Amino acid sequence: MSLRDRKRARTRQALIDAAAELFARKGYEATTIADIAATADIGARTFFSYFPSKEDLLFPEGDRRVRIAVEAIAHRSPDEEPADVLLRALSAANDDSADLTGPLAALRIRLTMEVPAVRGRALQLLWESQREIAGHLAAAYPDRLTEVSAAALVGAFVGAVTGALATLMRDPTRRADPAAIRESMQRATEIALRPWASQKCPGVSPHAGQVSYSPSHGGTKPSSSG
Amino acid sequence: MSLRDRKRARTRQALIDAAAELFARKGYEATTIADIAATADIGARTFFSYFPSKEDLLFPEGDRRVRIAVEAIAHRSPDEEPADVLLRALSAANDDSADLTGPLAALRIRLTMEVPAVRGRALQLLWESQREIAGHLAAAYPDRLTEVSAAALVGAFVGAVTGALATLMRDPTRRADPAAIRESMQRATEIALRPWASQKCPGVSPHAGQVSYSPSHGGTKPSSSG
DNA sequence: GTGCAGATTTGCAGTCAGTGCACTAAACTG
DNA sequence: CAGTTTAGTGCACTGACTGCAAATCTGCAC
Repeated sequence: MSLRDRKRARTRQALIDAAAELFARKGYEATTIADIAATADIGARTFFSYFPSKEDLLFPEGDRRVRIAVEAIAHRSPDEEPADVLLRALSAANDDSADLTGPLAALRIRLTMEVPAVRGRALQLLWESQREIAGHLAAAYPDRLTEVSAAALVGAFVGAVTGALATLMRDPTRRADPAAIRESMQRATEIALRPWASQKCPGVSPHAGQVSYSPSHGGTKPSSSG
Repeated sequence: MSLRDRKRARTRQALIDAAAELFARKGYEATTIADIAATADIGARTFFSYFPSKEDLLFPEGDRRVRIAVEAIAHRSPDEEPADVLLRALSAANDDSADLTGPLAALRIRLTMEVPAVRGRALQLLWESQREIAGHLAAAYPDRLTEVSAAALVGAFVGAVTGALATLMRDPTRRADPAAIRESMQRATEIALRPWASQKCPGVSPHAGQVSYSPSHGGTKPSSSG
């Protein structure tokens, strides 16, 4: 790694750290790009040679998980079912905790829930990920999936899991509970893929044998939506 | 309806028409809000008392479909399965063609595919719709669904259908074919909900009895994703 | 019709994200 | 060291969007 590359990586990280600190202290919208650049000690104009927008700063390595999933699809075994491959690919992407650590982790989750602009960017990235994964899955099973049915399959899975997780994250008492998160993902997976998958999701919950989506614990009373 | 309301509705429509014409002629990004306001013959500042942003102009009545779906959930019959209610609700919302007609219809679809800012807004609206519908569905079945499992169910369905439709829309030869659209929706519905639903989607395709998501016609070869 | 209250329209000035351009400075190559 | 490439920066600009305050219009009561 050349000096140039090292410097660049250092500046990039300085921007992320500066932004994390400012977002946490002043809030996302009250923090300007000029603020971030000044804190990281670079010119404001230079910010845009590191990140295309303020939102993208919150999702560095946004394509890392997609790369992992695509790789997992490529390494399928010959007799694996499409849904099983998808399950394995997305589990692998999810187990990669590279973007779940660091000063941005909790901040990203909070801002994604609270700030519309951030949520919009997150949804866009998710959408593009879905598209790419569906394309690779369809290519992997040319005689079993069309592009459309692959997109439906991936959409069902991703939609179920993100819907479940986003709802769970709104519950202050369970949002930080790894067991609750794992169980929700497991249930969402069953809802979306169970009839098609032959193997279980890694980290299976105690309710593995239960097919119904009836609640097994007293969930919080629905408050409709605010 | 008072004079005031009539005037306001007229101005609102004039803005939509002006924007549709300008977007079609000059493109979305090349059209400024000042352009739109000038064409509709109002002050630029006034634009923002009609629409909160340029993107929202493309989605007037964005909550209409949600209202229809929520109403359908409210009018469930006592013995209806949750998935059946969801299916009926979303079919009803989809059959409502109020926002599928007018000068904005085709334009909205094209711009949603082509312009990132528009796609971002569309995804946000979709996300909020999902949330609201899931909340009502969970409230309708307090002892069978938690908020989380309802969100997973809705997410699976919406994710499958939007994934399928978005992919279909990228195929120039089939994007305008109502039969292809209906079939894709039917297949996506089966992938997402089949094990849970007891009744079929209205407007069922000829393949109703077929469970596999294997292609029945030679789909276009996947080109991965650009 | 007169007049008041509330809503609408509008201009103005300002903030902020983001871009194109031209120029300087630094790092790599031989 | 000389030449090439790439990064950093200031400047001027566009365009979305906001707050404010003045002007205008509508609804309604009298």
